[in-house]
Amino acid sequence: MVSDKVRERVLAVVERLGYVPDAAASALASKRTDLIGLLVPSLTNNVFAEVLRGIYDASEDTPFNVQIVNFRYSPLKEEQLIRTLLRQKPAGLMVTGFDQTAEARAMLEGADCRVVQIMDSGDDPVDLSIGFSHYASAVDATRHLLACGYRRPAFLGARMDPRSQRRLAGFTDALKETGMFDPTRIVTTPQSSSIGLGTQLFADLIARRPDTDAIFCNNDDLAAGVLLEAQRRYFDVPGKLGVCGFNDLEFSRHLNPGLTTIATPRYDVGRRGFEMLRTAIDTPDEAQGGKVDLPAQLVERGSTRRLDSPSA
Amino acid sequence: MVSDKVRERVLAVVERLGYVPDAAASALASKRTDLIGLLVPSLTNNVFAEVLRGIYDASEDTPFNVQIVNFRYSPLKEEQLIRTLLRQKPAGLMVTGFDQTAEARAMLEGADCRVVQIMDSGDDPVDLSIGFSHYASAVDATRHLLACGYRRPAFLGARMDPRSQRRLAGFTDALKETGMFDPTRIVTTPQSSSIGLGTQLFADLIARRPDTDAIFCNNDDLAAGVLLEAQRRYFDVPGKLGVCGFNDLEFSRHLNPGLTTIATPRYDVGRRGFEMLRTAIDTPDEAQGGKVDLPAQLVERGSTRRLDSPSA
DNA sequence: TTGAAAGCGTTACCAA
DNA sequence: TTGGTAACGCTTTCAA
Repeated sequence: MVSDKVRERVLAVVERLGYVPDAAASALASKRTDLIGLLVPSLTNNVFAEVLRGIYDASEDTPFNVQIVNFRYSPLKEEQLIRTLLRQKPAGLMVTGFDQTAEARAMLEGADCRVVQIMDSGDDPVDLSIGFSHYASAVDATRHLLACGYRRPAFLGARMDPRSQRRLAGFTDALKETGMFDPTRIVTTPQSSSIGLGTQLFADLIARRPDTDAIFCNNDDLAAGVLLEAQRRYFDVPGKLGVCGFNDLEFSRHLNPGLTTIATPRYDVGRRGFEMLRTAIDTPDEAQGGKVDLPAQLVERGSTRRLDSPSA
Repeated sequence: MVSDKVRERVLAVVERLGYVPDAAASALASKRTDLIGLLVPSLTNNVFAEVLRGIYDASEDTPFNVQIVNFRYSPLKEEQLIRTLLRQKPAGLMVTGFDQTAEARAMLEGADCRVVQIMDSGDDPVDLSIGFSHYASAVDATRHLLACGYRRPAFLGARMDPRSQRRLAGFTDALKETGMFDPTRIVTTPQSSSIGLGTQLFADLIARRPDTDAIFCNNDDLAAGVLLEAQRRYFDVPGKLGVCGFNDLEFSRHLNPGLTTIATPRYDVGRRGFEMLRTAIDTPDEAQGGKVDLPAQLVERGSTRRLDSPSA
């Protein structure tokens, strides 16, 4: 709304003085920011890399800036980080899962910005949500092992955050249905997941229950450890041991044999999660939330196979 | 500086009203923020996960908040993000490498906050720097292949950002020294690194130069692809083909055979980089920068071996 | 220890 | 179109 000559003159001075507008002053005066806060439990974890990719792709040409904060699977840290983010009056918040502390949940509900919960499926979102069912996916994976003819499946889990717990519940329930549940084949640890941990847990399990004929792993890292250690021990996979992972990370298809796993829609969660949030921010009138459930697909690869005669 | 009774009364009201201090107003009034901006080229890349772990460990009990932004290997995006970060008047900035655009470099030099450049070693840091030499590490890796007796080594590289270019230069120079340089054994692509890409590039290379007897890969992802594909093709690794990676990611030690690679000090870069920055912020009087070069170690595993009789 | 008041650098609004 | 002037919600300083 200024004449060209004035604009030119101003721009010249801006250049000469190296002027940069002050974000704090701008935020204070306008009562708005371009900040989208993103809370993730881990960045070491390959799982979130894809989610981030989706978010970046979606946010590329928007006026928003995504600020990632990592609460390292600590609910208290998460609570504290939500508080810090809220001080900045973000335009929106993306949080991982449904398992915040009561205090954190209250802050999210009271926040005067839109909130989207990602990576899980829950009954009662704070506002928006997009994710997939860890429980149902684990049921699918377990039923697949049974359909292949494996009869003594085990569960390997690390860290056991709430989503991992739901996967274990899915495994357990699917087995109980058929009367094949054996709690002594469940191995979990609070340590954080890694390939190395997978090899260890596998060694422990096999030493203790050598007749185990299938393993559902909490995630692909663990499963890769199992597969690689099985290879070193000349185990016949999938003939004598079926292995199924969770997530479908990039390496999973390249292992020998390829890893059967649950392909979780991480990219879409990130991309569509951001888009939902953006839409909600842009149309504040329609204040109602929205809950999106994405499918997670079982991908059958060489680490499981229909056995001709069940090993039972 | 208030009496207990007043403090109590205030805190009660704070609680009742759900008061949260406004970060923008605070920043504006105090002319300070608790923000440390961290610019990384990728988060998909496992490489930065360790750096982040180091930074988080170092920042845990400090008043600072680390804000990660991802410029996706785009120097222009990096420049733009530096500008956005600077608007926020950060307490400090951590940037990846030495290869910013001239404009970006100028902004960093003009910034009225401390800056640390991480992950590389360069002559002329903006302020602080901590990293390791990609060139020297690649020379080490290449010499190791030669010392093993491999005589026709190839280079596989993806994305080829500036640090990858320096690795290629190290490879090239180490070979030229011994008169063994063969440019037709260099395969690079602008695509981003992945295990799948490693298998592809390996297939291309072997089809074109079947007598190749060693491969130095730009990073462990590519190397893992080579190893896994070599396994499928029943290549004798390390007997007929030596493979060396770069970075020493977690999976590398667990592959069969284990991957010989350069262990880069990523955790330390993150941890010490943050500490250097913090120290510099706290003692503004000593305005001089500091340059730290960390060693990167060759880790010999099963994918290379001293050959009894060189294959030449 | 408390209270009052003057900025901080923008945005938003109104009058010219 | 332009210029002027209140906010915005803190921190800082100074006086009481």
